[in-house]
Amino acid sequence: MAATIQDVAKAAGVSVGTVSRAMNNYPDISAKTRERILDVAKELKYRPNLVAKSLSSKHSRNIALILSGFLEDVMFNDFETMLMKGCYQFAIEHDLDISMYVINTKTQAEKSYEQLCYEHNIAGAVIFGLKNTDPYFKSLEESRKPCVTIDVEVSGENVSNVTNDHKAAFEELTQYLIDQGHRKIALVCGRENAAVTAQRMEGALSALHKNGLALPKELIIYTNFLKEEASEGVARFLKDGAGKDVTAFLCMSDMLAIGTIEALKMSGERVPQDYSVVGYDGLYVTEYTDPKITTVDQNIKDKGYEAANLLYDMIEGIRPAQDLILPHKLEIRDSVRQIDA
Amino acid sequence: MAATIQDVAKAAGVSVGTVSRAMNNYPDISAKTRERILDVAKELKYRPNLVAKSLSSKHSRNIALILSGFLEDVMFNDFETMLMKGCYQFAIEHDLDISMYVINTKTQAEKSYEQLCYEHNIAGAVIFGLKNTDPYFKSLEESRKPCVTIDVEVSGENVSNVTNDHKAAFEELTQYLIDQGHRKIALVCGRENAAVTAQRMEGALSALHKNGLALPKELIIYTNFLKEEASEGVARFLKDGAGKDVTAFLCMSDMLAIGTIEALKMSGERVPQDYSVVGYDGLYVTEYTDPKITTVDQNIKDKGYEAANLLYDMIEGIRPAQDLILPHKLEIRDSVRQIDA
DNA sequence: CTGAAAGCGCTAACAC
DNA sequence: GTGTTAGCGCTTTCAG
Repeated sequence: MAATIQDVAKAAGVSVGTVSRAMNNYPDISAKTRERILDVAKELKYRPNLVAKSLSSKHSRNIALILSGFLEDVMFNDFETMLMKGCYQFAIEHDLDISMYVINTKTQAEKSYEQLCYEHNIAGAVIFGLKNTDPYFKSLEESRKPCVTIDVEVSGENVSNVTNDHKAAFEELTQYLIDQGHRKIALVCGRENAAVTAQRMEGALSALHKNGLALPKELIIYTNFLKEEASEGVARFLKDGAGKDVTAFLCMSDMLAIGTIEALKMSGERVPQDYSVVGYDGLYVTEYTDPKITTVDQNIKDKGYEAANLLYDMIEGIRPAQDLILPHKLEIRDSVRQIDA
Repeated sequence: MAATIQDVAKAAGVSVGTVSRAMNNYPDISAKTRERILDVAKELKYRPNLVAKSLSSKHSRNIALILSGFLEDVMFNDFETMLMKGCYQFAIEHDLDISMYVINTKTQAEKSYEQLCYEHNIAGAVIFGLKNTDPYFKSLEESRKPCVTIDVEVSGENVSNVTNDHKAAFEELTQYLIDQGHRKIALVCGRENAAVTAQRMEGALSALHKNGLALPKELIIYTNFLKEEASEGVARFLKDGAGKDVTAFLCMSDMLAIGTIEALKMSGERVPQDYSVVGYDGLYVTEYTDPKITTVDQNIKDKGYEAANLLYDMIEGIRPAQDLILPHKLEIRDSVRQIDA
C-alpha cells in the first residue's frame, strides 16, 4: 500500500498534524521540521490522498467539465474536444483536477447539478451542451455551487456564462457575403431551441435588412445542426427550384456547411464557382475540406480556458458570476466567390 | 448543505448503519425498513457522498482515462475524442465514474501511475498516448493497480493492452494499392519510437515483398505523425525528383494522408488522377476531405469501449490481464486510382 | 511551534 | 434485522 500521513509522521517522529502543516506549506512550523518531513515524505514516496483531503477539508481542487449530450450526438464534432483542451490547459496551469461527466436530458432530471457536486466533492463546473428545454436550464438558477455555462444564458446567482457575440459575428459573416456581391442568400438554420440559433438568426436578419435585402421563408433550410439534414435540405431545395437565383448558402455551423457542400457537389455544382458557402464555429476540419471553408472562428479552446478561469475565480471569490463575451474572428478562406456587379 | 446519511437516519428513526444497508441493497434488512428509508432519502434528496464512500470502503467505482500528450499535440486529431466516447459509453452503461487525467513525459516522471491512483482512489485506468521512451512504459510493469494501454504493448502482471493487428491491417492496405496496379509506392512514415510505426512498417514490407516489390530508402518520407511534416516531406520529395514513377503514397495515418494530399494539390497534382493516397486510422475527417480518403478504420470508439470493459473486468477479477486485438476494416473511398496494366 | 483529538460521511465488523 | 462503533486519511481547532 501507499504511504499515508501516519507513516510519514511515524518516520519523521512528529504528529500527523505537523506533517499536514508541512505538506500544505503552513507558516506556523519551523523550517527545519518542515524540511525533515518533506525529506521523509519524498523518501517514502508519500502522496496525500486527495479523497481524504477533500472529505476532511470540505473543499477540493476538483472542478468538473460537464458535457450534456456528448454521447448522443449523431454527428461528430470537435467542439467538445477543443473546449476540453482549453479547460485542461487552465487546470494544469493551476494545479486543479478536472473530472468530466457526461449527462443528458434524462439524467439531468434524475440528479441535480448541486447533487452531482456534493456527490463528488466538486467545487464547481463548466457546463456545455445545455438546451433551453433541459432541466438544468432552470435548476441551475438556485444552485449554491458555482458554474459556468457555455453559449447558454442561464440566470442565477452562481452561474456565469461564457459565449461569443453570436449576433454580431453572424452579422459580420452575412455582411461579408453581401460585400462579395451576393444578394439572394439561403440560410441553413440550426436547432430551434438553441440560444445560438436565435442569436445568429438575428445577426443574419440585421445584416440583410441593413442592405435592403430580405429573407423569405422559402430560403430557409431547417436542421438540428446535423450535417445530414443540411445535405438533404439543400438537395431538396435545389430540386424544388426554391433556390432560383440563390448564389450563396449561409450556414449556422461548420458541419452544416460541410453538409451543404456535399449536397451541392452531389448535384454537380461547384463551390465556390456555382455557389458560395460559409460556415460558423471554426472547427479544425474546415481547413481540410475542399474548398477550405470561410467561417467565423469562435476560438473554442480559448473559450474553454476562459470558462475554467472564470469558474476558478468564482470559487475563490475573486470574481463574481458574470457573462463573458469572447472575441471571434472572421476566417476568410476559399468557399466564397466574388460576384461582379 | 446537502443531506447526509445522518440526516436520513435521524429522519427515518434508524441508525446510520441501517441506512447504509438500505442504500446499498444489502440483503440483511427488512423490506419495509428499506422502503421507509428509501422514501425518506428521496424526500431529503439524499445522495451518498461518493468521496466518503470510497474513503471508507477502500474501493471505488472510479476509473480514469489517462491521456498522455493531449495538450502537446500540435496537430489536431479526433483520436482521443473517439476513444473517450467509447470509454464513457461503457462507463455509463455500468454506472462507473471516469476521471480524465492529462499527463506528459515530464509529469510521468514526477508521479507514478500507482501514485496517481492512490491519490484519487482510482480503481484503474485506460492509458493512451504512451511513447516507448516514456517513464510509464517501464513503471507500469510493477503497478499493483490494473490498467489498459492502447496500442502500446507494456508487459506487467496488471497491464492489458488493446490494439489492432496493425501489421496485418497495413499489409492489407498496401496490398490494396498493389491490387489497383501501383508498383512504385512511397511510404509516409510515422514517429520512430512509436510501436505502431514499426508494426505498420512490417505490414508494408510484407505486402511489398510478397509481390516482389521493394521499398528503397529514398521512397520513405519520415515524420512524427504531423500533417505539416508530411506536406513538407512530400513537397520536397516531388521537387527532388526522388519520386519519379511513384504513383501512390502509402501513409501511416490519416493526418499524414491529409498533409500529403495538401502538398500534392499545392504542386498542381490531382488526387487520385495523378497520385493515389491512402491513410490509416479511420478519423471522421477523412470523409469530409476531397477526395474522401481510402483508409483503415480502427473503430477507435470500440477500442475505447473494449478497453474500459477489459479494465472493469480486471478490477472485478472477471478477466485477467491480457492483450486484446480488435478487428479493423479497410474503408475504400475515392483517393486511389486503378492503374491499367 | 507542535501534539492531541474531534470529525468529514460513509462502510463494515461486531454485538444483541 | 438492527444498533453501535471503529476506522478510512486527512484537516483543523484547541491546548500548551
